[in-house]
Amino acid sequence: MQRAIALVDCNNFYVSCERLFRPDLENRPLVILSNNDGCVVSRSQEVKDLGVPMAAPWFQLKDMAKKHGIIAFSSNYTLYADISNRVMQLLSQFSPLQEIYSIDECFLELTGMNELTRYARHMRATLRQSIGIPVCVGIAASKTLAKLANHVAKKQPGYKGVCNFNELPEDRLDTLLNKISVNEIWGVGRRTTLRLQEMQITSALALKRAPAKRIRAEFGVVLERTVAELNGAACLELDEITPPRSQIICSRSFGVSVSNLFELEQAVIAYTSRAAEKLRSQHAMASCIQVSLRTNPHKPQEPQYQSATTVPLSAASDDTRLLCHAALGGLRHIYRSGYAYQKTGVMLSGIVAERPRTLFDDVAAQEKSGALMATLDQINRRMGSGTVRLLGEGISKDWAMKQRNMSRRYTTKLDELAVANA
DNA sequence: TCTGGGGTCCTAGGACCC
DNA sequence: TCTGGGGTCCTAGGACCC
Repeated sequence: MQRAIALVDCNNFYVSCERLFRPDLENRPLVILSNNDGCVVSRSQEVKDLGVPMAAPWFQLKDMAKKHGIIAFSSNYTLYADISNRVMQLLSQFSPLQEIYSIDECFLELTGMNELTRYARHMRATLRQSIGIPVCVGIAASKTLAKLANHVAKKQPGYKGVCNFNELPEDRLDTLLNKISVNEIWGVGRRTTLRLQEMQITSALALKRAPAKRIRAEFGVVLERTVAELNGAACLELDEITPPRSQIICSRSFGVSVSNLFELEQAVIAYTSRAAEKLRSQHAMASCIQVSLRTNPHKPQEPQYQSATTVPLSAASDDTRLLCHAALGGLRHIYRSGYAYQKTGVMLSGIVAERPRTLFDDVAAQEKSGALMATLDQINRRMGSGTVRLLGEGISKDWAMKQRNMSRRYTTKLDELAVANA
């Protein structure tokens, strides 16, 4: 039986989320910016048509934005995460097996089902009607091909948002693959594209036909698998449950550069608190915490410095206070005065499901810590993130991110609900 | 003025062991 | 003169993804 895997991908996801609550922005050029309003991370079709590339720095686009009336929003991840959950929940009803691959896309196992193209159209229409988010669907015999089918569904209006490679005869599929540049393939990035081009492999079809052994020798097992997948052999299985993270990162650029240790300490405490919260949400403990620090590499005229250090904990823990203590020790170790820092971050690693018991455990203290952290998380979940936090984070937070154009959290905050005017 | 944040996987090389 | 062959574990760095 032929394998059938669908890749469902939301169109311009963040832009579509904003438009749900601002229908007046339909058909208008709209971008969503990264943290600190730095780069463009989501573009409406109108903006793509103007030639604005992904990840373009916003400050370079100001003139163009004025000329064409481009509207910019700061990113509102609370809103996007909530809409994403609704989309994924609805899509899960269309297949016994779903892998949520990212905030805006998922794979669905459809092997053995009939009339897949029609089924996918129905799926698309249901999402549009009940949530309002537009999606495209690609169907094929492997994940890599499903990604390409989705690409075709997005780029070629003739397919009306659904492209099923499995129903195309081999020669028509190859004609399509011949027109797709090799860098559009999942797993082929900038560096690999350049090296493939030197070998005259420039299209998806050329890579499909490349000798697997040679690809293996030149590029390694990952790209060899890609070649097999392009030939319709599914090497990558669907992962239904997301495995617990093996590392948890929280790092952010500052709104303004920071030189003094005191403010860096505030940021490190804030990021460690956030990382510890994520850690507890997956019921895990960390045995190491890494702290990193760097100046702004985009300002080469200023003195540059970057460093990182990993601090092992005496025992794995999920206690914000212990993790902060370790992180601050690391920060003081790598901190040098006289630099304008742009970014700091923490990374939790050595993540284990439960702390191994030792002879020296202070069980009472552990239970107390667990109860305190559980209460903290509960309050912050109910009353909003950051309601209760360590004082060391600081109150004024002069270093915090810039988010000038943030939309409201329409779906998760009572006082930010959409208002209907009679 | 102004350039994201959070992940994964693979590989190479060093240290160490028998 | 001559200097093994594997295996494991760890880390750093590269490449890629969204």
